[in-house]
Amino acid sequence: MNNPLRPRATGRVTLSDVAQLAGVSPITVSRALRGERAVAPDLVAKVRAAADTLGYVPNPAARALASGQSSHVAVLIPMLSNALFVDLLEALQQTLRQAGFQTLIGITHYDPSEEESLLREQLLHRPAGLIVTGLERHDTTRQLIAQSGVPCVHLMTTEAPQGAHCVGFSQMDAGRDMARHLISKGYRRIAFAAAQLDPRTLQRLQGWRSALQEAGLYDEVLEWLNPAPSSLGLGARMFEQIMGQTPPVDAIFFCNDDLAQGALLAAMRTGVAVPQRVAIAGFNDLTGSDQMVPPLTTVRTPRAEIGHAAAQMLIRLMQGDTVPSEAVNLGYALQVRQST
Amino acid sequence: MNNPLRPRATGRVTLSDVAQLAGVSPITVSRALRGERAVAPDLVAKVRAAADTLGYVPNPAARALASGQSSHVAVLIPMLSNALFVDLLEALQQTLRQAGFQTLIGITHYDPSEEESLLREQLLHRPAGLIVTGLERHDTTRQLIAQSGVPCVHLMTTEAPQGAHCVGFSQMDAGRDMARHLISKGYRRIAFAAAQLDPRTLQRLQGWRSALQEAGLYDEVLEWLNPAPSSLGLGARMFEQIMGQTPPVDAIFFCNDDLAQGALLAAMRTGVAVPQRVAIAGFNDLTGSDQMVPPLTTVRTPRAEIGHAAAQMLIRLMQGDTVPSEAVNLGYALQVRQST
DNA sequence: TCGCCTTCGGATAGCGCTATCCTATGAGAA
DNA sequence: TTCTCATAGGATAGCGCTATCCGAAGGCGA
Repeated sequence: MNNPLRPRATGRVTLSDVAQLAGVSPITVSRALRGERAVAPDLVAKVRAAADTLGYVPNPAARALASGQSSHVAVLIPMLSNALFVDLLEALQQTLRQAGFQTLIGITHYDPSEEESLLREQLLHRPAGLIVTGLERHDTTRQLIAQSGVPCVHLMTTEAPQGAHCVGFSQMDAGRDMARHLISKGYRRIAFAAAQLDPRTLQRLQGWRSALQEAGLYDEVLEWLNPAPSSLGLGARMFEQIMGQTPPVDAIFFCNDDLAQGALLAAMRTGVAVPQRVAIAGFNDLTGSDQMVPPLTTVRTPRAEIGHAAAQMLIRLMQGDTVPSEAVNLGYALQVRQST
Repeated sequence: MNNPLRPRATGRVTLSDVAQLAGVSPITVSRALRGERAVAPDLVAKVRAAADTLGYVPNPAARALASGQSSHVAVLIPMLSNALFVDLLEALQQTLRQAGFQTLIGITHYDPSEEESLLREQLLHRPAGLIVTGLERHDTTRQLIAQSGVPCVHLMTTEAPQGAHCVGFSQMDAGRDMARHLISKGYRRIAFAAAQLDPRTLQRLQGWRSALQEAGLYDEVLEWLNPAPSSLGLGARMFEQIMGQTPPVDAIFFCNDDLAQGALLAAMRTGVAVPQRVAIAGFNDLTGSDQMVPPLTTVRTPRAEIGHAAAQMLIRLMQGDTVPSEAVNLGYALQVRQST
């Protein structure tokens, strides 16, 4: 029995209370507040006023149960210890929150199986939207996303296959441009040093390779790929390894700034002059790269912009708008400092 | 009409499906799976088997609506650009996830008003639990927490008032111990440099003050407090300011490692010998502090342990266990390296 | 003027679960 | 034996919202 005079069991203001005060039916309140179907303007105003008077706030659980969709957006990112993803996440969260969505974060640790299990958990909660990093994942994960019907945006990539929504920049172009910069500075034996070896790293590797090949400088002994997680300490160790190589390299392009920062510190510790003896370049322009001695040449990547753009795109998808599925390319900028 | 033969409207397996297969009533399935009330062991087994056969997964929205409580835990932390909170968050999330809780993150940017508005939003979703950082907040925020009745654990502090649940360590003791270490090394004009000025920073300041006072070395001109956000760049600027002071200081205790790292880099840039000309100490033992030149003396704080312990405590509170509200003190460890 | 179609408010019926009350059963006390 | 009471399964009634169907009202062409 829905006796409208009965005090609410939970003590909270419900739709029915608003409806009663506004003198309309509950469904009209629902429609007026959501703007889901045409409601006469004067009724909308009356409903709004009643809702404000009572301090009505919708119950997300009830909404989710009735509509089969929550106000949650699941975000799957590799890790938070790379400042890159922190910036991305903050931007995402800020934009999504303004649109009334809650962000649920899953950290995959670069592990596709972990990603899939996180995704399964998240899908149980019927998120309204999904944001994932990159395009590379298990086939089963891809199928899960497709079958779920949940709108999905892919971050940090522009190489979109059929119908995927992507926001990012071309990792390959960025890798190639940094390599070209080093070549133009006169360096000839330019090493590429990477850790973590996620797909975006490998795309940068491709770019570096193509630039070196077109300049006739490519040599596979210049590739240093370490699957361990990226860190300052690893950067230092890789720097020492690479410097032990003969013939010596005259520049090192690290695939992430933390490696490059570690290398700069190791250079300082061991008395190697940068960039005279060896040039060092990084990627992402993380905090502190401008403070290093010497300041680090790197690639500034538009993390915050990518986060905002991806969130906005997802919001439109969740509203049911059709969004062209072309990749949104937000570019990057070479940040040349004194280390090269 | 709840015709049990009708295919489920949403295509999902529901409690009733399990109940039908197990030959019991839906409520028995609910109880058997939750263990909420005594159910005969053979029935529990039958229900479990039926649930497994059908691949049943509970609908969180329905559960939340019916029980008035979700499986979400809201976590409010100041920021993610400090690696400290990233470690904390990962530990929290890992432990909570294993217990079946989803983590909702709110970033307060050290702003009590922002914290309150985030909290209000989160409380609408009726989280099962709440984790907040520190104890200092608006009175209205404190009341919101108390009135909500949601179990709450406070991170990174041990100075618990009546009945609050805390996990952390004594910031004041840590500050005092680092100051004592510097004094024991023979430094006499020891500056304290802080940014952000959150309550935990100020507790460290208290500890530093008490150590200097007991050694007769305290002088208020040694306090450098900057409300700007902590960063490497700011550390470098503060270092240069402090080094311009006369009479000169012989040691600087920075309240966070990023400031100290920036100072070490600035020292290197300007040719100031560390620790000969000035000793530098930090706090938190963040990534890279061991890689600096010279390696940074700092305080290792048990972030991951605090995260796990806080999550476990909250889980027990959410299960309705009574947990002694004494603060859990996980200590810290002076990490003496070559910068002091 | 009639019929058809569009517009918009409402009644109804769930979404899938749990809180609550009720009842059958059997153990143990009087 | 009778009564009490603890135990455990079930029936019932929502939790607060939205999807869906219905129908009244009004516009408009023929």
